[in-house]
Amino acid sequence: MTVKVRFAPSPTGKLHVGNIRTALVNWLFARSHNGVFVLRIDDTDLERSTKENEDGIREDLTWLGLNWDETFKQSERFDRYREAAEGLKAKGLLYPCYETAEELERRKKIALSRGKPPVYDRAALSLTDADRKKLEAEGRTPHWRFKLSGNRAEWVDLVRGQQSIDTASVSDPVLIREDGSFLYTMPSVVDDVDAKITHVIRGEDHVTNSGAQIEIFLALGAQPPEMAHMPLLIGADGQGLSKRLGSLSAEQLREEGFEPLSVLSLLAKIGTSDPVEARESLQQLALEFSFSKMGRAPARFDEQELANLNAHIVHAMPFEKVKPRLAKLAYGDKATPEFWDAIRGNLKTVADAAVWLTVVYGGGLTGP
RNA sequence: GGUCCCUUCGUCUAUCGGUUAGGACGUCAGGUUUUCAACCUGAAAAGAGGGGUUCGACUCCCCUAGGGACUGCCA
Repeated sequence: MTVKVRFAPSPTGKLHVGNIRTALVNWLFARSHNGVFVLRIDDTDLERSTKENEDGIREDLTWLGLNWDETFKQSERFDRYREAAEGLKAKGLLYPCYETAEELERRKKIALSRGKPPVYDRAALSLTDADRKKLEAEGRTPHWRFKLSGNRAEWVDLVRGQQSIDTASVSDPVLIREDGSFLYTMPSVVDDVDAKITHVIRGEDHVTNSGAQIEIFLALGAQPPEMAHMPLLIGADGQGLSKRLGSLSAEQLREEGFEPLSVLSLLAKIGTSDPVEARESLQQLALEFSFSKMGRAPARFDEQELANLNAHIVHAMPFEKVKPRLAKLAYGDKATPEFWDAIRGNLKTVADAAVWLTVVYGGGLTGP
């Protein structure tokens, strides 16, 4: 069976280092198995998704060299999701709930203050037809929850090993909002089934989701794909990445002059048993890729380490390769192989060469 | 509050009960180099804490501490 994976970012923001790592690992896994890499745009949240972000994601992936074989958007497939939802309703696995967000919030706080797990109590399950009619007559429209089995969802995770999620300790996930729009949970499964995705590779923030989604796969009559949940990235200070690294976007890295391969090498190697070293190509990284090398502890992303790798790559770069790029810099057309050899050892990025070019040719040495 | 995961040099890690605890990056010192980078040689540098189990524990078990994640009508 051909390996087929997908990278499914939501265009509600820019691609940041965490996303890039997920995209990269999916890409590496696909390429190392002669598989197919799908780019899926998860834009079920029409409010927050923008065309700019979507274009940005494609642009960033292209800059990094993470080319995709197929691509589609979830917003093009709402009919298909509705169909799947009807199927679940018919099986009694998708049920209407009428609590308001405020009510749910209040109940959660009460449960928490009593030291109880804030799990949805399934009150809506015991509503009669008459109850529902009455609520709807009051002007309430339902949101729909998937009825979890209450059993343990189990799978052998490619990086975490044997996994077991107790679905009784998780709230029945809302699949359809009050306004009728879909949350990502079910569309993602429907897409994975339809696209025949063989491996779902994502961050470990999704493990609990996977428990629920495995049940949705089964409910849809499909075999769940293989799962791989990677440890998340943390900052150089050892704290969670969200705030600090969340701002470290691909766009920003590109503007700061980092080579795609230094970003890629670092993200492919941290948290693995391979030495963190720059690699000359994405193909080489694919050759060396294996889930068995991946650890289970959070991986530390250090910008200083990225700078070091980048400097290494720049220092090793032959003139022929940088010549066209130098040409775009101030006085870059005056650069010669000798000049490049003389300065490259001092550079952090290729763009830094502009400073030297300006000093040498731009009048820095031609004073009175 | 609950659930799950994690904890070896500064960093990423190896070790699947017995090792001088190994490697890589970084750091430092020499060498080479007109200089810098690169390269070569060398050095410093680690098992979170406490209990067990065992002839023997970094490795297995428990507790504590610390870190990460989830617990959304976000993805």
